[in-house]
Amino acid sequence: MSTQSVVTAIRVLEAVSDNQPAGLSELSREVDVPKATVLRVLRTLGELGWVSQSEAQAGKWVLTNHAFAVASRGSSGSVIRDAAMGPLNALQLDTTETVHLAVPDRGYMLIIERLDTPHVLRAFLPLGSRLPMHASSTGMAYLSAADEAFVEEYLAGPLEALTPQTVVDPAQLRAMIVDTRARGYSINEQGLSTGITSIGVPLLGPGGVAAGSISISGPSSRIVPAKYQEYGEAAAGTAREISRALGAFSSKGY
Amino acid sequence: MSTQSVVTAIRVLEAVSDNQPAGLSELSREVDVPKATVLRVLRTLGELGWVSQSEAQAGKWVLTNHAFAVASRGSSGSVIRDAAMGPLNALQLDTTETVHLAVPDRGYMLIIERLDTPHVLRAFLPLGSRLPMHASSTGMAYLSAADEAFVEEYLAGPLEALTPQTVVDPAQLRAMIVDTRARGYSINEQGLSTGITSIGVPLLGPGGVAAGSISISGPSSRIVPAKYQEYGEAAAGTAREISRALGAFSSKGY
DNA sequence: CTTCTTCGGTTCACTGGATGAACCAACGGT
DNA sequence: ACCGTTGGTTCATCCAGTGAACCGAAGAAG
Repeated sequence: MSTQSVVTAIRVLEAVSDNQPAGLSELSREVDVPKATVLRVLRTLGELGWVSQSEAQAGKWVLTNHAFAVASRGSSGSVIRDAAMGPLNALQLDTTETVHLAVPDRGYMLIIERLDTPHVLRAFLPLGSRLPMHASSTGMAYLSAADEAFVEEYLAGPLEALTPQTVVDPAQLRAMIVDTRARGYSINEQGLSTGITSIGVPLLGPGGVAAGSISISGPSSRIVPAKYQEYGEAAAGTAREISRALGAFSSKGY
Repeated sequence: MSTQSVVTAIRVLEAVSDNQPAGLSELSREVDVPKATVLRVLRTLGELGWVSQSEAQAGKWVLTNHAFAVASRGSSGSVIRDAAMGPLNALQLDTTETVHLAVPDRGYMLIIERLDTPHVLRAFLPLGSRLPMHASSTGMAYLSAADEAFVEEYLAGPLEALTPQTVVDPAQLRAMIVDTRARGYSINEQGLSTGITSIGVPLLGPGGVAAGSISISGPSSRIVPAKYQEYGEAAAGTAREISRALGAFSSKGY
């Protein structure tokens, strides 16, 4: 609409992020903007320290760590992260499975922290991954604590199926949310990725509003139904601890 | 120089990141650009999902998690982070002190990961902090593994003293780098922050080039000289493990 | 209550910065 | 030698970005 050069710049930045060592023509195609413009933007972003030419392959562009610095300094995730790391670490050691910390990002759950299991067979989600809410345990956990309006708006949008097991029916999802509330934790059986099961619990921030969620994930062969309750309760305890640190239960909400 | 609207946009973005809930006038002053322009940029960045109005305080702008998503997906830090988390976790448990993972960012060390000590008295550096290389153990460790040209260039620049104990004399720093190489780990006694001592070790990437560093930090009352060797060797072992995972020692460098 | 200042946000005429088609030279495959 | 690709450059056109001046509202000071 307006400031379209800024739009181009940001889109180029995101394109670089998504295609890592990205070539000029490649980016030009991706963003659908002439090479000349893309190159000029890249140079500008370069001067600002956000991108640079790859040392390994000349002509290829990569994100610098500076982008990470700016982003991590700002995002609301950092305060959650600080409150969560300790308890999360303990949870990982208790369960010996991979645990994730996720916060909402435009209808998706963004993985901002991950502690791995020592097992060789493990769930693997790179940091920065964005998961559809209806297809992840973190997402369903978040929805179970979010306000009704948000949930309805989300369910009204298009719901993609990532695996044959992904639930995309709004009515069914609503029922699952109710179950999650009653149970205290959400369960996702291969709805995100075949062979992976995970258990999620919401985190509450000041005033008790949903702020994010945590999850325990692993191969469906290890995370079997018989363990759901144990893991669910462990995660719920951890979440309560984190939420308290975030000020969810303080008297005035301040 | 060119694409100055992009420059403004990025500067506004960084200003928002630094001043967190930032007001319009405040940002306008900070970036030295008329309010109208700043507002237009903020709206554009808003449409792109990078910033949004704070819910708590109307009119105040904050970074969204989306920025974090883009940045963390891209930066070279992520591959290091993945390789480092496991060993780092073990190091934290062994030493019971706070451990940091840092990567270079324009002459500074950028803290991209932190695992806290359970102790109440602890070193505290928020994620995303940028530390001068000469004033931090991570920085000196990195310099000890960086190539000579980089070191000289860094030492030629202005070196700020953060505490009375900060070493800013290039000759002395050069000597400390040599010591670090011989010893295998760097030592920073209150050079970054009064009362904090830390031990650093460099990480090597493919081809054996310096890629980042790790450190053990804590109050100078706990991290006493008698512990230097123990901690230094523990950290060096961890670093070797991480460097190996990064492919530092693989035959061909590929 | 009246001032005075600051806030977030809006308006609009002007112009210089952004645009993109057309252009290189270089590389790799056939 | 041919072809298609790459990263990168040039430059005339024109519209998007700029910024001074403006507005109403909210505090603070008197």
